[in-house]
Amino acid sequence: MPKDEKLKSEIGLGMLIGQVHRLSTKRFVQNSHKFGLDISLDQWLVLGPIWKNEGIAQKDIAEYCGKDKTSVTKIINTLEKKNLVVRVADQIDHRVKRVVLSNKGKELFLNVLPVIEETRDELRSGISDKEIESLITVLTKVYRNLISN
Amino acid sequence: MPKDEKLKSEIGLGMLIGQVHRLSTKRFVQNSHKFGLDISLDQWLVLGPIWKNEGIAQKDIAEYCGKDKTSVTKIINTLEKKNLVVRVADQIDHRVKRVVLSNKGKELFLNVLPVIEETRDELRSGISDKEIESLITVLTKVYRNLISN
DNA sequence: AATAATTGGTTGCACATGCAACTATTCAAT
DNA sequence: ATTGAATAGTTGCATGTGCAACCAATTATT
Repeated sequence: MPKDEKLKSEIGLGMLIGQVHRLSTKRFVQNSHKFGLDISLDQWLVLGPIWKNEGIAQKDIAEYCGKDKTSVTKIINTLEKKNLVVRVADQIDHRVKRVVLSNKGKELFLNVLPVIEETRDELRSGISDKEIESLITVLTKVYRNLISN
Repeated sequence: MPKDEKLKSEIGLGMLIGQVHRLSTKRFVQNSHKFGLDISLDQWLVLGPIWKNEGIAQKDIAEYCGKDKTSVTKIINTLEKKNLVVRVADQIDHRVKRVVLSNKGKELFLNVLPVIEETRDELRSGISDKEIESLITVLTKVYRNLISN
C-alpha cells in the first residue's frame, strides 16, 4: 500500500518524472499560499526573465524559459490581468511586444523568493549535494536527447 | 545561443524536470503518430492498469498511475469517446465503476508497445544504465519528499 | 518596386491538471 | 433504525500545453 513501493516496482522513468513534476509545482503553489501569495510556478518562470531583462520580447521569454510561444502569450495574458506586467509595443519593429514589470510585479517577485527557497529545501531534504548534482547531470543528458528533435 | 548552455547556467532543478517532462510527453505523441497511432502519454498511463487488471475501479486506477481522481474521470471520458474502454457499474457497490478494455483498446495497447520502446531508447541514448539507475534513485528520493505532504 | 518568404504574436481546439463543491451510495455509532 | 461520517465519482472553474491556422509587419528575391 505504500505509494513508493508501487511506484518503484512497476513504473518507468517517464512516469517518475511526471510525478515529481506535478507534485513539485503543486507544492510550490501550496507554499506560495502559506506565504499569503497567489502565483503559479509557470507564472513565476515567466516573470523571471522579465525581471532580469526589463522590456524583453515575448519570443525571448519563450526561449529563456523553454516554453512554447503560445504558452507564453497566454501566461502573459493572465499576468497582465493580475496587473503584474504590461505589454509595450516596440516602436521600431511593430511585430514585437516588450514586456515590463509593474511595481506590483516587482514587489511580488521579491516576495516569492522565500517561497522558492522553501520549496527547494523541501525537495532536496535528506539528499546530498553530490546526489543532486548527479541528478542534474543525467537529467541534462536526457534533456539534450530530447531537444535534438 | 545553444539552449542547453542557457539552461545549465541559470536554471534550477525544478525547471529542468519540467522541461524533460514536457519534451518527453511530446516526443511520445510524435512517435505514436509515426506508428500511425493516436494516443497521448496520459491516456496510455491510464490504459496500463486497466490492461493489467480488467475491471479495475477508477479509484484504483488513480492510485496506480498517481493521478488525481478527477483527472482519471476525464481521461476515461475521452478513452470512452474513442471506444477504447467501457465503464461498468459494480453490481454490489453501486458507487464504484469498473473499467474494461474494448477489443479496440486491447489492440491499441499492443500496438503502442513499440512506441514506448522507441521513446525510451531515445530518452536514454548515450546514457549508461548506471547513470539511469542513479537518476531513478535520486528522483525517487525527491518523490518521497513530495508525497509526505 | 512588387512579390515571396520569414518572423512575432494571437486565437481556437483538444487535452491534462488541481481544487472545491456536489451527488449518491455505503458504512459506523449510537 | 436513524443520524452522521466516509467513499466513489462527476462537474465547473481556472490554469497550462501543443498544434495548426492565422494576421500583420519585416526582410529577401528578383
